Amino acid sequence: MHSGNSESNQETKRSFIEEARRAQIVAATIETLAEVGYGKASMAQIAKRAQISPSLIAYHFRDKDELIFQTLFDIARAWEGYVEAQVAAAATPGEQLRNYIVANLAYMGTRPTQYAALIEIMFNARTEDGQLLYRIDEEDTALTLLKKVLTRGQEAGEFRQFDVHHMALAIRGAINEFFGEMHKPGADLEAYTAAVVDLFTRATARE
Amino acid sequence: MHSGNSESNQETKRSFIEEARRAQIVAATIETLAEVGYGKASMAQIAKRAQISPSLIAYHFRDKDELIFQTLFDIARAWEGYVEAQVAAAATPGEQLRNYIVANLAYMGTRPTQYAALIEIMFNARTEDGQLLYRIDEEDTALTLLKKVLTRGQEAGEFRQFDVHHMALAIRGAINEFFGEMHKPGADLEAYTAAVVDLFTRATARE
Amino acid sequence: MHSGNSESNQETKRSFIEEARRAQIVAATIETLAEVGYGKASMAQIAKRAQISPSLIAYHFRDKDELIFQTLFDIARAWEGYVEAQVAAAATPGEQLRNYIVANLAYMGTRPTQYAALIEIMFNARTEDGQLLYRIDEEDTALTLLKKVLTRGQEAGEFRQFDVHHMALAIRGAINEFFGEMHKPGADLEAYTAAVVDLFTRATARE
Amino acid sequence: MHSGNSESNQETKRSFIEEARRAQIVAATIETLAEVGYGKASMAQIAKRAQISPSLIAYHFRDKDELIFQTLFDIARAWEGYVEAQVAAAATPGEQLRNYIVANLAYMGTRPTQYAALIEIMFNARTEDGQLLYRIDEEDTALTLLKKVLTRGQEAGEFRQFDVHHMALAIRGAINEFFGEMHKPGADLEAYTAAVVDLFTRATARE
DNA sequence: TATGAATGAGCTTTCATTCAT
DNA sequence: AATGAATGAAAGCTCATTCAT
Repeated sequence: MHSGNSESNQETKRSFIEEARRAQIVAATIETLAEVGYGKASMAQIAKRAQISPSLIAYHFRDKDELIFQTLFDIARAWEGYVEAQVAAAATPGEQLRNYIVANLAYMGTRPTQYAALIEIMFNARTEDGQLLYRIDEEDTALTLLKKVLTRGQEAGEFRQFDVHHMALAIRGAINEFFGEMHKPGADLEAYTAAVVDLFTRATARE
Repeated sequence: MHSGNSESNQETKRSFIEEARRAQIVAATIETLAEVGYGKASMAQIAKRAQISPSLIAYHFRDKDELIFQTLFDIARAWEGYVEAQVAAAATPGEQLRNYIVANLAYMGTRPTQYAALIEIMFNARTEDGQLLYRIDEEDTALTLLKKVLTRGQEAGEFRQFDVHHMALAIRGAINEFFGEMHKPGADLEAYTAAVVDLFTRATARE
Repeated sequence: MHSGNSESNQETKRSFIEEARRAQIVAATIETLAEVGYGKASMAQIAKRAQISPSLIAYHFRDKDELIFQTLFDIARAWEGYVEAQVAAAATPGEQLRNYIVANLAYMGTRPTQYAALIEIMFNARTEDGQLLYRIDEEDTALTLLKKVLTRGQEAGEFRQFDVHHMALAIRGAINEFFGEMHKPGADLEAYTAAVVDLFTRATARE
Repeated sequence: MHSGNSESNQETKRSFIEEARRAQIVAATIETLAEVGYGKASMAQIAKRAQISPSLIAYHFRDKDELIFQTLFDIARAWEGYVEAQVAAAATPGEQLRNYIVANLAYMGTRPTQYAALIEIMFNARTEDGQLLYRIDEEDTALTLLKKVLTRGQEAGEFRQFDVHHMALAIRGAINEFFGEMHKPGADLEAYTAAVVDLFTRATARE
């Protein structure tokens, strides 16, 4: 993976048609990743789903790394936008925590394809030095947001004292774990959401 | 992936030297998976790490699928063996839950290479019909064990009433989430372990 | 071997340049088969003779089976076209039989490379279930044509009564047998042609 | 293929057990060739059918070429022995010709596996300089025998004058052609034998 | 802007053969 | 006499990428 951010590094403004093509290709990439997995998501497969020639991808993206990175970036932005809006709609930290969990799981249930593509990239794409993305020492926006909610709750005296970073990780883990479960017969997203909300409400409650 | 279990399907007894080679190759596979990831873990890469010829792998394993499956099998068996022993050493459900969490995170900290290889296989290997392993509708031994502990705790009146399956998933998620974190500077396994134990002790406590 | 007919199965029209390349590759395949035999006629060998990269063959043909089938198809079509024209040029069944034999042997003498390639494919290529091509229960065009000539000769009273299928097989056998002979020093195509024509003229003559 | 004759070139007498093993391996080779064809008749496949280790073949035969040559030699010798005996049993050249045809086709019908193996070797095995076996300028015993019969028939005034070599080739071609036919449903070996005998009786008859 | 043509690197797998036991 | 262990070469095939049009 190249390290640059495709938004900040771009040298020239992109035309409307160029942006449209890029978006189309990113959409096809998401679809392909979810369908066949990272290992078999070849340029040819992506191009087939976008109904374009493989070399058109090469024309719009420097290389496969840039395409993958752009895809990751687009998915993450949309995701975070949704979650942030839901959290912002709540008044108290307790309600914000609830909304955070609900929003994440709802989004997972609504956009399983995007989530699957995200997983594929996170667990496979590597930086040039072989470093996996999920191991990079940079906190994603969504975790930062969650930590803010927890800190605010503690400051407001609504939550007990606990290590905010660790609690945030545990919440995220509980949310993410449901992705594998979701595809199994009998899985119940709403019940799981309720269970997780209840669980962390108890775990964060003032004693 | 072939569906067979390498233990039950084997047609002939394997010689001592054969078993030693297989173990060596599996070890090299784990190392390779952790180092370069599933996509680049080619026979050639594995052979290089084992310091043997690539065709010797073909000699000892029918195909790459068998090698990957054997690797998964070996990792899972060792893992489960350790966790089960730790849980069995505890008396009450509460202590068993604590030991389960502690054992899992301790093992993760002690054998990060094995854990990384496990992740690589789980998130990339697919059955012949393209199904991902972690989505297969079969519960792994470790989750089953955790659910037993939780159920016993409820029956003993030590835990409150909650959906056992969902609570188990959340616990597993909280544990697994630490794997990415672990590699970042400043990560504190013991503190996270304590936090998770505390968290789920509160979440499962009788009201 | 795939079962499909490369003419009828093609999904898209092929460009001029594509057709030219395919023809070039088929020509190189014929050359290679004649020179080194089916077993050693690898993609690399064929590519070397076509002076292109081996992967260009993969670009123009789905797999080796398609290439071999196309080669067989092209050879057979050219062959049959020539023989049919020569037979059609004769008036009586007797002359048609003579022309059939003459045309076949003349073609063999003129295009020994194509004939050799045909032999290599017929005696080596197999369908997916392992069936050899020359054992498949389908009569080739050339044998059907010969049987028509013989039947017409009997109906016209020019030939005696005999089993048409068996007589046709014997004629074909006599023709084909010369291929091995042809390469030996002292072989005389014209004399053999005359001998075979004479032989079967006598064998089919009204008593 | 090495050029030497394994009988004349042998450096040491072979023990009884050695001969038995060689015969067993040759038998397995015939079976394998008939079943899977020359291209897939690997040492491993042959060894599997002989129920021995592949390296035992290497122990008894210098290399694959020697094995193939020995197999060809054994098949040819058995074949020729049978045909010669049948021809010797006839009194007149006419009866000898009939017996030659009958014996060949009968043997083909009785030992289709041996015949298939013979075909596989003849059309695939090559000398070191790439020369195909059936193109080598050496007449096989069976053709020589046939030519003797024909010559004797002409000398005895029983056959008309014709080119003996060419007539012999035509007869052989007619016989060999039936091998492909034989495997098709409805094939009638006896009827074909009668047809060929009749055909060449007429073709060789004094005018 | 878009594509088809072309390539080299790398993949898994098969194979004849060698060697120590 | 017989075998299992091991290897290098070569096979067919996939892929990201480049280039001329």
